[in-house]
Amino acid sequence: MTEETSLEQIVMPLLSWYDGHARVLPWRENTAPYRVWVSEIMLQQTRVEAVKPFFERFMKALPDVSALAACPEDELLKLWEGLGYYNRVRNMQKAAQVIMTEYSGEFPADFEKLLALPGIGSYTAGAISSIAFGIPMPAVDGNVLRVISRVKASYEDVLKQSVKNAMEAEIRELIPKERAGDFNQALIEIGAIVCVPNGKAKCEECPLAFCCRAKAEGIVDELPKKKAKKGRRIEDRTVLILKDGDRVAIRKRPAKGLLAGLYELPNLDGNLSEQQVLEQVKEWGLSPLRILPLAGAKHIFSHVEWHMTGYAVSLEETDHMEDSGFLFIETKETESSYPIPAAFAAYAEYLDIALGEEKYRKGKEV
DNA sequence: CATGCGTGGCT
DNA sequence: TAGCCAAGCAT
Repeated sequence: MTEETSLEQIVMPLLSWYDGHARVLPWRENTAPYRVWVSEIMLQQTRVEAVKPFFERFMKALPDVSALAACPEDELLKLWEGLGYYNRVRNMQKAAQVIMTEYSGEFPADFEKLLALPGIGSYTAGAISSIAFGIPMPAVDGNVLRVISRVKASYEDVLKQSVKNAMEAEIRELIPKERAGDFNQALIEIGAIVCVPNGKAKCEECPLAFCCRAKAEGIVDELPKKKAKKGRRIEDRTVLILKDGDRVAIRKRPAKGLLAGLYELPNLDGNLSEQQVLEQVKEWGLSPLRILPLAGAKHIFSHVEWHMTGYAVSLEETDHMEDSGFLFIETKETESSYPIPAAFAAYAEYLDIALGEEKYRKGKEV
């Protein structure tokens, strides 16, 4: 049986390294709880470079908890459009409303109270607690799991909750009372820029190399161990650009499930033929004039893959088009004001397609 | 504990 | 190209 690595020895080297290597990031300008919170939610499962522009724009539009709590849903989702995992921002607004009503608009400086807010789990509660309030609680994310697994040469599956719980308990005992936030961020930072995955760890510049068992044993690239994910299911869909002059049909998605509350182009289950599409359009009470098949497209979500086929259909203008259940919106307004997920990007390209005008001669008469 | 929930960059 | 993955949380 091999000995347990004492993690005590990583604390001082880690802090010293962080003092000289912490990246300059927009959300590190100051550690106001609201800023820490917004950045931590955005960073969940999302790359730092992707977050930067979203963070700046979000803070400008909604500078405090009060503004977030009161923001109309469509505006809120528009600010998040392109970041993905949209429940993050919906939960964030719910939490903002709780903070307004239960805590007079001030973040509670209390790990358990933070943990109880919608969208805040143990990692985020630890991050806000330590970074914004100096509370010595751990913030164990994927970076930390990787770094510590390597230092300890542990082959335990880091995706298991039990393994994460054990690591949180272990790290909790290490946190220096005076620098809780810096310690947590240093551990994350090491994982983000030195102890990186995919066979590219920069051990030669790592302040923990002196005590890293994975490095000593030459197994850095084997860790952390993660159980293989399940494959994605494939769904065939048919996406439609339904055009009435300069307006295009969109609709709001249901409040729960995939892309909840966002707007979408009309779309149907299966890869349908022109005839099937025309029948469906008529069933919606609309009158198709011309139809044009569009290039196929694929969109990959985390757990499902859409294999799409598309058609542009021009419609005769009638006075009961809204009976179809769709909104008919000017294409310019569609792009500026309605949150439409990236899944539809390949077909949103065709929003301004002209089918009805003679000069284009596009599409088949129906 | 397993699964649902986005997106875009990199290999 | 297809797969992997990046500062998780809710159910």
